Amino acid sequence: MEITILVADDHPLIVKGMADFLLSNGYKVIAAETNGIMAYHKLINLKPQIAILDIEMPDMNGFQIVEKLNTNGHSSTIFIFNTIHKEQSILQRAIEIGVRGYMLKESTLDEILICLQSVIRGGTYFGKNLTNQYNSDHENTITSKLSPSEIKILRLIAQKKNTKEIAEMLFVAEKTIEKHRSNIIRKMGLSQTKNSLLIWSLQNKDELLLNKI
Amino acid sequence: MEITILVADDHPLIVKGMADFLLSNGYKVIAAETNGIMAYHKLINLKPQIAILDIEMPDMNGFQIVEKLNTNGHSSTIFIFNTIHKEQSILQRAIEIGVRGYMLKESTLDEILICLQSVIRGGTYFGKNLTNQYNSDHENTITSKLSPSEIKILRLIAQKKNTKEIAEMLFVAEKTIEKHRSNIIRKMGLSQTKNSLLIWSLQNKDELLLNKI
DNA sequence: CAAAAAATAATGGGTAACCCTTATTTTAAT
DNA sequence: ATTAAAATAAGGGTTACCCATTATTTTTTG
Repeated sequence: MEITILVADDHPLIVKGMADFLLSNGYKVIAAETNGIMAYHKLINLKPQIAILDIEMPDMNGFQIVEKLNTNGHSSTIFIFNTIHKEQSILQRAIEIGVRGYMLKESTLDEILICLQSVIRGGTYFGKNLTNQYNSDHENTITSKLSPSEIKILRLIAQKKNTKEIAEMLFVAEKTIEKHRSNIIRKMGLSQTKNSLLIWSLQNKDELLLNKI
Repeated sequence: MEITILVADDHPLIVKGMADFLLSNGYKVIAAETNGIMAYHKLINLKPQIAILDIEMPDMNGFQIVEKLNTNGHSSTIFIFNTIHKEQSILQRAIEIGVRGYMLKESTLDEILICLQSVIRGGTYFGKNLTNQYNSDHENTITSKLSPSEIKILRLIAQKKNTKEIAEMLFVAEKTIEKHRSNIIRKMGLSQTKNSLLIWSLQNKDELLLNKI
């Protein structure tokens, strides 16, 4: 029997490219969406065997779609992410919510087929190029070496809040936030220059804000 | 006679999607690359009538390719950019170096055909959704309201240099850089809070660094 | 329950990024 | 050649982000 697949990505060309490619390789593409909410509804109604999703999409992102379907309704769909994100911690979170395949948009067409074959056989596929680009230790430390409060503060810093604003939002003294900032800088091995924490948090913004914790 | 086209994008799926789409619409795709330098060499050797290029690519970006071909060798190829960048000033620079079409990756397949038809007829196509998302005044001011020195300094700020480092690099006093920073903040209407200039320069990094000036 | 870890907070000090104003020199434009 | 604009620089001031140390309270964990 043919394998049914849903494809979703906010770039129409990728949706079409993927759909055509899958069709020419014997898969049955039953839906192709460029919007998160539309993809979500089609997933509920059509129950495809596989869904290949982008992470960033209008209205609803890939994480939200998978989380909602894997917790409430017990979806039987196998989820694969197709994304530009190489960060180890984003892959990590994808694995945690039950995503079975993870491909980079820069990956070759062969890799798409290898990934599909692997998940269909009941396995997983979490592409290469992920631990290469950045060192995996560095990426892991954000979630592993920091305490919950530190991560909460870090996310606010990434949203351009200053110490005073963060203190007001969390109902604690500014000195407390200052201490946390200092601890984060020490734990992460950042330089002692001004704004190193701000710059670093903005660079790791995707990773910090896509991760829940 | 069939129109010859070269397609280049660092995401293989987009290259394939675009090539297939163009072929099925009667165009002749004579090259499809995922690397800037490869695209550049094929453009010289194959001289396609049209080139559809991504901006960000490994080894050589879209701007570099078009500039090199439009200045040195007198290329007869019509250039179209297919990019994620909505910034008015990036479109502006593309127009200045002779790019005849500009599409966003989120644009529909219809738009691709409309763009092609327009440039083939000798016209231009600079898609919608560009002045919508951000207000165009705001985007224009970066290059129009700032002096050459101010822009030079702004680009160094976007590269995380502090006042002292910039002063040393430009062989001027720190006070001079401070004055320029202050002028930039005033001209751009930024807030008087600490680091507003750093944050703003990082947010507009693509625009600042892709533009030469 | 005791020990470890985390969160809270203060005292005190350094530096960089901002503010303002004034002023000279250099460069561009009419 | 004269104005206008830009680049240069300095003095003086505020605040946010950093440092280090110490210490109490709360939470977690064995």
